[in-house]
Amino acid sequence: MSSSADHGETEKLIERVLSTVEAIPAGRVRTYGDIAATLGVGGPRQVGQVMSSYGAAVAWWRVVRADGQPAKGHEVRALAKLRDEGTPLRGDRVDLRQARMKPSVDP
DNA sequence: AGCCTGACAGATA
DNA sequence: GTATCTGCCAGGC
Repeated sequence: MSSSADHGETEKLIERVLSTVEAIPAGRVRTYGDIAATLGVGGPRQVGQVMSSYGAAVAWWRVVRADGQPAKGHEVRALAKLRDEGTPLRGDRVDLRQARMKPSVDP
């Protein structure tokens, strides 16, 4: 199944990304690349694209870049939330040493 | 059809 | 430690 006429593929990805973000517990974060790798689709940019359009429905502040810095244009807002949830921060960056959630094995 | 942009990542200087 | 370039993937013009 699924050959041409795939009109639900993108929507599926959106729900998958949002679901993964929702699975992140407070005080913990995941990077765009890790989420993309866990989903096994596209890349970190696709995750960011979904977040930019539908991320408002989930805890977008728990998704940060590989260097621990929150999304561009949302650093302040994200840091406020992360700090409020007790996320281990290191200046204006997240301490991925502790906050980074390990990828779940599922395949 | 081609070109640019983007809530990214990794490598190099 | 920061600054810059290239690479990857998809969408918009």
